[in-house]
Amino acid sequence: MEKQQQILAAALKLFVEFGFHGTPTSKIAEMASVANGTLFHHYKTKNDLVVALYNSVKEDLAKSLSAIIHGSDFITPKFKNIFVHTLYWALNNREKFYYIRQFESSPHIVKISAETIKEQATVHTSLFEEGIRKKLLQPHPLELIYTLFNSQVFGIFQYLTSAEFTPEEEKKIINEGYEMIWEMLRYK
Amino acid sequence: MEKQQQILAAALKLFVEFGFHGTPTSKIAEMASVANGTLFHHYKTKNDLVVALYNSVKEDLAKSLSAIIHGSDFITPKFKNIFVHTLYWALNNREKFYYIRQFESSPHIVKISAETIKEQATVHTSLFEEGIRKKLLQPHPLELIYTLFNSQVFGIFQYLTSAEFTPEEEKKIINEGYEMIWEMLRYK
Amino acid sequence: MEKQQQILAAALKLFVEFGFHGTPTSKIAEMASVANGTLFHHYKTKNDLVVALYNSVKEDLAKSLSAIIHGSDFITPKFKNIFVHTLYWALNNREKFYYIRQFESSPHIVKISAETIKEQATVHTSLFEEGIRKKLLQPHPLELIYTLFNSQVFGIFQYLTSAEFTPEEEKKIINEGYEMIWEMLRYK
Amino acid sequence: MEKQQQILAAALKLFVEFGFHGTPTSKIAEMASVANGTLFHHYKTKNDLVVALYNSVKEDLAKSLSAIIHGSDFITPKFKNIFVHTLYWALNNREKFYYIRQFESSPHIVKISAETIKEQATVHTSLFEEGIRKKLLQPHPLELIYTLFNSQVFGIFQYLTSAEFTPEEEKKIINEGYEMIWEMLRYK
DNA sequence: TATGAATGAGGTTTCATTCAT
DNA sequence: AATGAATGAAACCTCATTCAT
Repeated sequence: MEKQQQILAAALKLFVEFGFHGTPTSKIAEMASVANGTLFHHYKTKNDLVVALYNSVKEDLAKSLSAIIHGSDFITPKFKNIFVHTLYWALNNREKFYYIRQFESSPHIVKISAETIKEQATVHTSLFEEGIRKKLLQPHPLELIYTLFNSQVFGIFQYLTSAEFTPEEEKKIINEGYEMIWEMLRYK
Repeated sequence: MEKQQQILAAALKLFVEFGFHGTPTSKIAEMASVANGTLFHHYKTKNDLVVALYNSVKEDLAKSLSAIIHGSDFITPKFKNIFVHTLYWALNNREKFYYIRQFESSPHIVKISAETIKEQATVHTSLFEEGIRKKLLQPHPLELIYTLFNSQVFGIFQYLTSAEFTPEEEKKIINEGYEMIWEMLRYK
Repeated sequence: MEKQQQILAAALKLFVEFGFHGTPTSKIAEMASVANGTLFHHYKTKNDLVVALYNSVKEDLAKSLSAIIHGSDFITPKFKNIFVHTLYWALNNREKFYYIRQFESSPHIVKISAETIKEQATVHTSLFEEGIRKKLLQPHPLELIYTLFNSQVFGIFQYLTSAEFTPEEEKKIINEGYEMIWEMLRYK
Repeated sequence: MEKQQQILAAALKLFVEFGFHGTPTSKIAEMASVANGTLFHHYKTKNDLVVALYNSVKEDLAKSLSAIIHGSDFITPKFKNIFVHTLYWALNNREKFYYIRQFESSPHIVKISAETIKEQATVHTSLFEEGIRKKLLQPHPLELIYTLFNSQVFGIFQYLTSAEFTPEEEKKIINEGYEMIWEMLRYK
C-alpha cells in the first residue's frame, strides 16, 4: 500500500508532464522506486492505472469538498463555498486538478461509466436542484448548470495558473470569479 | 497539396476518435489513400502533423469568424455574433472543435508559442478591449475575459453534444448561453 | 550473460560478413536465438552493440597476449612473441581480427575515447619504451613504433588470408614478417 | 559532368565523415546542389556511386603517381619517389586517401574484381619485380611486398594525421619512414 | 509480494529508388 | 538531362506485459 501510493504519485507527476502515452510504465516504476513488474501486481494494465488514478484524484477532491459542506448551511453560502473551495483545492493540488481535465478531455473518459459520472456529480447537482427549487438559481437543466459551473471553474483555474499571482490577488480573482458566475446563474 | 489536405482530414478524424497516441501514422496514411512515407514527406514527424493540424483548424475557425465580423458594426452585436457563430461553427465542425479542446488540454499545447497563442486571440481580445474602453464590459484583464468567454463556449458546446437537440432547442440553448455570459461580463 | 555472449557472437559473424549497415538487428537477434527486444535490453542502441563488440574483441586479444608475456623474459623474445602470437591469434580468430580492422577503419572509431585507446595499447607501448631504454629499439616516438608494428601485423595477416597456405608456409611467412619489422625497428 | 563532379565531391566528404550508411543519398544531392533524382541519373544505385567514387579516387592517385615516375629512372629513386610521393599526395588529399582505406576495409571491396585490383597495382608490382630481378629487393612474393608496402604507407599516414606536425616534421617523418621500409625490404 | 530479464508486436521514421513532368 | 513528390519496404527502437525466481 505504501508502494501503491508511490506508484500513483509517480504516475500523476509523469502523466501531467508527459501525457499518458509519453509516460512509459518503466519510468513510473523507476520514479516510484519500484520494480517494473511490481506495477503490474497492483494494476493489471497501464490503463487500469490511468483510470484508478483518475478515480483516486476525484475522490480526493470529493472528500475535501464534503468536509466543508455542512448540511445545515443555507444554499447561498454552500454555493459560494463549493466554488471557492474547489479553486483553493485546485491551487494546492495543481497536478491533480490538471490531471482531471487532461483525463476528461481524452478518449479515456469513455471508460468511466455514466453512472459513476452521475454519482460523482451528486454533490453539485443536488445543490443546484435545491437552488432551483428555492428560486435562488435560474431554472436551467441541472446538467447545463453543472457543465457551465465546471467550465468556469476550469477557466478561472486556467487564468490563475497562467501567470504568477500573490495570495491577495488570487483571493480577489476567485471572489470576482464567484460574483460573475453567481450573476450568471442566480434567479432574477 | 491535394495530398496534404487528405492527410490532415484523415488525421483529424482519427485523432478525435482514437486520440493522438491511439492513432498510428500508418492508419492516417491508409485513410488518406497515401503511402506511409508520403506523410513524412509533408510532415517531418508525427508531432509536426499534430501541431500543423491544430494550426490549420484554428485558422479555419478564425477565417470563418472574421467573415462574419464587420468593422462597422456596433460592439454589442459583434460580441453576440462571435459567441453565437463560434457555436454554430462548432456544431457544423464538431470534430474540428473537439480537436481544438483535445489539443489544448494535452501536453502538446506547450509546442504553440506564447506569441502564436496571443496572435490567434486578437480577434477576441481587440473586441473585448474596445468593449471595456466603451464601458460596455467590466474592466477585467483581457486574458481573464477571454478565458471565461471561451469556457462558456466550450461549456455550451459540451452540453449541446451531450444529447440530441432539435435545431430550435439548439438555438434556445445558445441564446441562453449568450445571455448568461453577457450578464456575467457586461458593465453594470 | 549467456544471452549477451550469444548476441555478441552473432553480431561478430554478421558484421564481418555484411558490414555494420548490412546487418539488421533483427538478423542478429535471430542468429542469437533471442527476441528482438532482448538485444535492446542489453545494448541500448545498435551503435552501443557495435562499440561493445569492439571492446570485447580487443579485450579478448589483450587477455590472450598477456597470457604469453612473462614479466621475467628478456625484451627481444617478448617482442617476437607478441608479434608472432598476435598473428596466430588472428589466424585462429579471423573474424575477430577482421572486425578490429573494419571497426578501426570506419567512422565508428571516434566513439572510442583517446584514453581507452591509449590504455589498450599499454602492453605494446610499455614494451617499446623498455626496448628504447635498453637501446634495443630505435628511439622513435612510441606512437610511431606502435603504428608501424601494427601495420606490419595487419599486412602479414592480410597476406596470409589472401590465399591458402600450409601451416609450414604460414610459420615461415610470420617469421619473415617478424624479421622485417625487427630489421626496421631495431637499434643499429 | 559538372554535376557528376559535384556529386562525387559531396559523396567523398560525407562518406568519410559519416560512413557509407550514415550518408543518405538525399544529403549527397543536397550538398552537391542537385535534385535527389539527378543523382540516380548519373549512378544507377547508391552502390554504383560508392564504387565509382573509389575508382575515381584510385585513378586520381594513379595519375598523380605516374606523373612523377619516369621510365628512365633508376630503381632506387623510383622506389623512394613512389613512397614519398604517395604520402604527400595523401596529406594533400586526406579525405581521398582516407576513403581508400575505408573502402578497402569494408565489405564493399569484394565488388572490385581481382583483375581490376591487380591492374591498379601494376605500377607498384612491376617496380618491385624489377627491384627483385636486379637484386635490390629481397626475393619475397610480389604480393607480400605490395601488401607490406601499402600497410606501412597507411601506417605512416595514420601517424602523420594523428597529431599536428609542421612541414619540416612531416618531411622528417616521411624520410625516416622511407629509410625504415627500405631497410625492411632491401636486398641484403 | 516483489523482482527484472525477456518477449515480440507494433510504432515511427528513414531512405534508396521511381517516374511524371 | 533534371527535378522532387511519391513510394513502401525495412530499419531501429519502444514498451506493455509475462513469468521464473
